[in-house]
Amino acid sequence: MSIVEEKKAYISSLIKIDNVSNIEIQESLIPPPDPELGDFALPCFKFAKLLKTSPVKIAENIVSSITDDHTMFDKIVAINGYVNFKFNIRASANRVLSEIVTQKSTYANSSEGMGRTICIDYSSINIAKLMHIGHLSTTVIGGALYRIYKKLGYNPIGINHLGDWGTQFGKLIVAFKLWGNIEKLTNDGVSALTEIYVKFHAESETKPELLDMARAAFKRLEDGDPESVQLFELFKKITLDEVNKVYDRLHVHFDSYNGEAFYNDKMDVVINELDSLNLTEISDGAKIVDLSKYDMPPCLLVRSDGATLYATRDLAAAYYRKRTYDFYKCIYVVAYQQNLHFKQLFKVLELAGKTWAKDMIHVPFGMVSLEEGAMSTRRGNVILLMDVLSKAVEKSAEIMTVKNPALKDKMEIAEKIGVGAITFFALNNNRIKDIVFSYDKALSFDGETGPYIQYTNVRALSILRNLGVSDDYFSIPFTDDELAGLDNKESAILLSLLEKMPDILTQVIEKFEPSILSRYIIDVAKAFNRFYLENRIMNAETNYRRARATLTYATHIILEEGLRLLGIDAPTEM
RNA sequence: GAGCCUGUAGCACAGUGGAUAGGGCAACGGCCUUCUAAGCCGUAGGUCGGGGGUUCGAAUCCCUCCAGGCUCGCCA
Repeated sequence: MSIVEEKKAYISSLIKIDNVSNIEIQESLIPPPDPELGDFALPCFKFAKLLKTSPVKIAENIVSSITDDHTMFDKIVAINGYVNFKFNIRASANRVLSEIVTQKSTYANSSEGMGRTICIDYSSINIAKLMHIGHLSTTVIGGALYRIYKKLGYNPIGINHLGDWGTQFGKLIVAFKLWGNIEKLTNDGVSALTEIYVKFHAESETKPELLDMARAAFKRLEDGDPESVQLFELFKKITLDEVNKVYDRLHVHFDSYNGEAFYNDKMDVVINELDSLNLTEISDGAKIVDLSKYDMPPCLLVRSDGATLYATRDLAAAYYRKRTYDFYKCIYVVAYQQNLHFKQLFKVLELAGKTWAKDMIHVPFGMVSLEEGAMSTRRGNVILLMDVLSKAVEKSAEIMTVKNPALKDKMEIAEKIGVGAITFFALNNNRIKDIVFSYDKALSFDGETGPYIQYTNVRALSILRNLGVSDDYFSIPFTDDELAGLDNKESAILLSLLEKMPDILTQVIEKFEPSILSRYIIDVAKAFNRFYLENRIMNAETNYRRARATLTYATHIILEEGLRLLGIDAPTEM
């Protein structure tokens, strides 16, 4: 049980309302609009009808009925039908600070996920294409969920479901044989592939026979022709080498790169099973699962020309993942354009009698477009992820030259700040919102941004460095005399935020929404900056110094761990 | 046409039943001889898309209309 949950349970244990359960009271507790009012409030309006008493009177009765000795509370007061509970900061400070300072980065760890495997399908890039800003959301959302699941004791499996199948690879093979060469491919990587791919499309406008050649080439690849397979493997290796550089910079990790090609020989068994369950039928020459009963268009499994489709491979992948990992949940971090696809997919699994269909979850996110419209590789208006990262790093290096010219290892720090700014930019809003990408917004380092959090952490670290104390300096409990150093509004707000970390992580997992964490660490950073401005720490009165330094240390731990979970490095200087 | 999503300050967003709707950017005015000013404080800015309903109480729930986005059988 987290500290916040314990506090709620304690409050509810003090209150007795006829015909109202303790659980109901706990769930009714809300944060008051102003922290000065208290930590928790109980609105009494909903009990009025039941008790045939006015809310104001009920609140007053609750307050007078509480026989607590008030060691835990500063005050319990009834105001306008609310009962406000304000915990004594001296009582909770020792508790929170000691948990954080002793557990350090393992604070808010949990074992709730023990023995539970979570498959997370994210990023899922196409072979022979470079990553652009459209890939940013899925990659960093998936990465954040992966780390948070791990922190909560789950066993996450990161899956990059590669787009490595389809006639486009026939086109690439033909194009490469006509215009490509190994040296250029080795030197230029994926952009050399893009170049010949674009050329193929241009040429095929006037020479339609190229398309027949591409189909034939893809057929040879399917049939396992050694030369074709070798070329394809080369394209794949070049693509992965290049995207892995981006993944390293973003700190995302995959346990499996099994993509479409991997499931090529695993679809027949699925189709046969659906056939034998009488779920399939032939419609216009294609094999479908009719879903009209569920107000959905049919799920297409086999095209009229015998080729399989996206849904077929996803079904095979779902079967394979359940068999291989026996997942507790299988999560797809895929753009909302595919809402219907996943709804159909999960329904087909349910119809096939898979009880685990309910554990399949689509986590959709919004589109990225440019100010001039939708991105299109063919029209050439794409913004490559590598370029965005490079520009961000460049800008943070420039800022450092002005603000902190004496800094050593400038480029190393600039990498952490620049990439962190981009990651935070992608994680800070509710994932369902569309994003119109602009360099101006992505490269903003002021206000609620990644660099702001990093900067706040650097401030805290700087104080701790200047103090020059060892770990046992932060030993707890503090005496009342020392805790008086935290007897101010800024400390109280900061402390109450720090104890919320475990509950925040639970919310992120419940809603598959990393922005809850990013907004939380913004709040922590903001609260620390106020505390820092209003209260001397190093030069505090001697009896105040240790408690304030410990609060600073605890804040640093939360900020650094919060950033790590989001996939953002925390530099020690900037 | 149908289904889903979005609509909150000039801009981009938090807030999904509770007290006076909040932070950021931009604007304006302050704060560096003391712990890193990528910071802090203040001012200004709101018919929470419109209308109706439910409720002691609605940005939040229901209905309806409007605007934008996505999707709707052989792409993924």
